[in-house]
Amino acid sequence: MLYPAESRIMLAIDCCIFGFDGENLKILLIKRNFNPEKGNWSLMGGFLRADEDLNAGAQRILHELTGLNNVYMEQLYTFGNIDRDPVERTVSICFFALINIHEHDHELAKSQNGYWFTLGKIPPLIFDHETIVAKALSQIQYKAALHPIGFELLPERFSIPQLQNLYEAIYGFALDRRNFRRKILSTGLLLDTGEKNENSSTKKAVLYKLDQAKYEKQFNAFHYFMSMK
Amino acid sequence: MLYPAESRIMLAIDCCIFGFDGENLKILLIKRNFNPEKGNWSLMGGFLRADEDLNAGAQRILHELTGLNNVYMEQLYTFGNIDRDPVERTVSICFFALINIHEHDHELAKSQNGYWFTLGKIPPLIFDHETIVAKALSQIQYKAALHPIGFELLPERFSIPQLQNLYEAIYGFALDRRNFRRKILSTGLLLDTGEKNENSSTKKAVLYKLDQAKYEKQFNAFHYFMSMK
DNA sequence: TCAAAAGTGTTCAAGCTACACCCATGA
DNA sequence: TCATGGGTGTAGCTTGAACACTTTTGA
Repeated sequence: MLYPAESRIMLAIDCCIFGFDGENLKILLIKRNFNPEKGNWSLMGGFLRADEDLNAGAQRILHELTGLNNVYMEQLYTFGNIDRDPVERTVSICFFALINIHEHDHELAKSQNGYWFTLGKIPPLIFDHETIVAKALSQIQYKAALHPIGFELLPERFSIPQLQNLYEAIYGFALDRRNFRRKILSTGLLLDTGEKNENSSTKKAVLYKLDQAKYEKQFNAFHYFMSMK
Repeated sequence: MLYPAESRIMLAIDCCIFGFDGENLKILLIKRNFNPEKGNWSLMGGFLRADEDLNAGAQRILHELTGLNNVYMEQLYTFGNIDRDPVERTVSICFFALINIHEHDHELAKSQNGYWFTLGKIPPLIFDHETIVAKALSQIQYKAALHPIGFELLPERFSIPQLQNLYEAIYGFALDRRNFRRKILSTGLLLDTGEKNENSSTKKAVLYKLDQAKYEKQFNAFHYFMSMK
């Protein structure tokens, strides 16, 4: 038994891949060397295969461009307006990924025509991809305000000023150093590695790493309206 | 030009429809009188039509069961594991809707075999629908903790104790009356109608209504980690 | 020794928690 | 007049916001 045929629709997966270079929040886009819209910029994407789950498809597409596996990735939203793809109706299940920008396979990305763009300096994109990017950014801003996802964009060992730069890049405004530090340390998620950031040419900042156990346990913890017990 | 055929997949839309009867949070399920899984319980759903946007499809499906239009509804998540539907691979774009349980078309719901179940007393559901319901509930708990969505489940005029009952039903534990009232009133979202709840057989509670302008303006306002300017 | 970034403490205001008594209503 | 649920105020504590000076480092 099968369902009636008329409802079968093209299913795409698109990925908003974010990275942080220490100063700006960036997104990885590709210049298409294939049709449709050859020569124009788009998110990395592809069609869902018949034999793969949604997350597997998203990880595959991310891997094809970055060489990375086991990356932080979340389903963002499904876009499906009837005319969003002029070739044929295509519903796109969109994900966003947070990667350590220094760890991905630069050669691979280059071979796929992948380039990093700073948010706010993004070229025109095909289809509704600008809408998707806007939604992804707003989701990251939302989620990072409540949950410790920022660490996914940093190296394993990082300083508190690095983390603060990241937050400032995500939200686009400056934060108070003393309050930021107190807030972050009060979560208890950071472990002092005893090492210092040797790259600095001024005072070297202490490097921390995530307390993985606490991170996983506390990840979803959080409440606000709720604390009115 | 069209895309290659192999990626066309069945696309369903499923709706978690929530209501509140004054005491319990409830969900509207249907006893299927059609195949597959005839005689078993499921969410209300249907296939996406070639000529409708996703939201339109969701509103159509909601309308078919409740007779309602212009209901609060959000895209929840897209479920697409390859074996989630034994008939044929089907990706389901899921929505949740919050309705005023007293306003829907009871006859229509009945004619579609729709019945309300209290959360926690839900029968076994087909496919992965139990997962979907769990995700929807968790999303409502999450969102209601941060944004004023609870009002969507109440009549236009409602008392603060009614609202408190709703919150207690959503989270499953009791709240302090005085603190709850102060918190809710401090949002400035409520307007005193001057009327009282005539249904009560004890002291009649004052009825409020939403300040629509403020509601729309403040809906997305909210921050937590963020308030560390 | 200077410039640049890291690190540290305190004070004030606002908001949250906990908690007990009186009021209105209908039976 | 009693039982039920609605309505109110305060004190203590926690948390967030604002803010300035000292330390480390390499040029």
